[in-house]
Amino acid sequence: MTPLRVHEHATRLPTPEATRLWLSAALDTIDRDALLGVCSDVRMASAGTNLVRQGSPSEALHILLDGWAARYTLMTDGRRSISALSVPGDICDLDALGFVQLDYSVTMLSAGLVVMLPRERLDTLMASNPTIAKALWSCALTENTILTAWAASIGRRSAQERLAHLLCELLMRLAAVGKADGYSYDLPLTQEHLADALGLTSVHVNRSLQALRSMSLVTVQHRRVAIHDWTTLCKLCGFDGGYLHLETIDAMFTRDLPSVDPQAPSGPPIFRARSHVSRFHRR
Amino acid sequence: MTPLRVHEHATRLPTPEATRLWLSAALDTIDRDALLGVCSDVRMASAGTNLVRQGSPSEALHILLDGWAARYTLMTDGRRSISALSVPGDICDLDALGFVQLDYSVTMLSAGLVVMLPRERLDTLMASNPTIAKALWSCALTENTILTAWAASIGRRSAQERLAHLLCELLMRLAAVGKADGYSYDLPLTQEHLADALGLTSVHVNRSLQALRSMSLVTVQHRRVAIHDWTTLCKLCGFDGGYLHLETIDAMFTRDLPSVDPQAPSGPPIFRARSHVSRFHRR
DNA sequence: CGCCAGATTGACACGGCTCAAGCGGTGTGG
DNA sequence: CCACACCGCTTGAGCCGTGTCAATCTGGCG
Repeated sequence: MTPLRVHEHATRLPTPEATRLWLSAALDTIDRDALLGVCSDVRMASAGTNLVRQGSPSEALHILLDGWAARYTLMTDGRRSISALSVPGDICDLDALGFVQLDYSVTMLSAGLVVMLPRERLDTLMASNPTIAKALWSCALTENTILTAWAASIGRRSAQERLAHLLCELLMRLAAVGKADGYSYDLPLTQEHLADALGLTSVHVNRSLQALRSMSLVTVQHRRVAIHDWTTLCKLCGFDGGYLHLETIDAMFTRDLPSVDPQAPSGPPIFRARSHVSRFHRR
Repeated sequence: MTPLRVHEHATRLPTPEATRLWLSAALDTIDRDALLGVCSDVRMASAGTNLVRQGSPSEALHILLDGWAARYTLMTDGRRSISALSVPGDICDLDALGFVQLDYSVTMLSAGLVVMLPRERLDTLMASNPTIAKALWSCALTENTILTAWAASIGRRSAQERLAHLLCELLMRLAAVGKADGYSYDLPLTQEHLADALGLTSVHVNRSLQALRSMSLVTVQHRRVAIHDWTTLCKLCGFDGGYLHLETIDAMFTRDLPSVDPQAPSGPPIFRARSHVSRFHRR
């Protein structure tokens, strides 16, 4: 990683418009400055750099200002599971706020810009600045929520549905930080990365991608995603972006991107029925 | 749910020994009293009661003092995914701290005791009491960590491994709150519940359970789990309880329960090799 | 031009799902 | 106290989605 002086990149630091970190929604200029005040460092990191290493102590949180990162766990026999993808504005390793040793690694998927916030300083800032504390809470809870959706997807959806769901989620998150280009965006993941994120093999990711393409729903090629039929894609996988808690920009989306309302589904679900669908809870 | 006066159950409220909520590790008597001070209610809930309903507004957090609860999401076509199991001491719906509407429901799996903490009051308490704020942070982060492991399990482990892993996790969590009986514990889940938690069908859960039993590793019968060979069970599924962050009682476990050290695996892993094991990240 | 990582394809195996029947407890009403 | 009903557990047979293995293709880069 190339260390840089903070001020050299001051102009590239997050602003509500350019890089909307989950945090920023609630932060005004004063709070934002306070947050920047505790940054120890801004670094340019190239693809493949490890920001955090599973099991090694870590003294600071990393916030992505630009580029992509992946949080992953290696199991003892070498299987890999990617538990989160970070896009600009995301905190890569929130757990570092409470734990010195993390049980995952974080690696850059593309070149990017990273700020580091030393745990200690952030801690004291949170104690004195309730707005920032709240913003961080909202990050933590949203992460939880995303993780929950992630697990549900892996556990209960078919390969195609999982892929579609991930592509939908990423579009919304990227649009929220101004990194989407209409219904298209850059996705610097190999099919193997996608496989590890979705609990599939890369071979099957490839085939599922082709299936989605043959339905004229999405094209994923040359590290770029183009969604051709958002509505159908959302229906196919039962996507509803509510869990992302992008309230502040929801208005924008309900205008631009047709959202699927889970409470009042329009027409019959197009999922194939499965017998292991659990009965609802009585009472 | 039967509403009760708080004081009627004062003696049954959490103490470090009896019911160790994730919180309690760090809390002294004063902080604990402060926390109890903001409780609005203690209720006896019977199995099947919904504490929280997906999509409905919720004004208070629920902490389980006794019994079991499950957090689950229903997908539009009726598939169900259980994203967390709560045991005594756990907060069932942490998200309620930040969001008014949750994207999951919480249901009691057994009869139990539940305390309710109104969001507002807890909010102000956290602002004034940093110890409690920290304790809640540690809850939130640990949840994240558990969710991550959950997803990795579903995505990358076989049915047997998943089951084994869950049973191991539950033993450690229950032991931490004094609800385990050596290597045995009560587990008020049907096989269908287990299936929804593990991303399987109940039929396959049944068969996997039999497989584990035939290896003399665990018996799960009549809502009771008995682990016969902890060491082998841990090795079978690559379980390492570090992610549960039960530091304070780890000492106890390293004495009683042989823990599997992931850094220095003893002997070759007994997993069947799989070709989709991802290459480690270079650099 | 040659190399290499990643994408693609094909043939095949298998884990886990589906469907369906039967079993055993337990609670309830006659 | 029995009969019935219901729920959850068990078992079997067959199928299909996804993994496995391995070869080939492609595009970017030195």
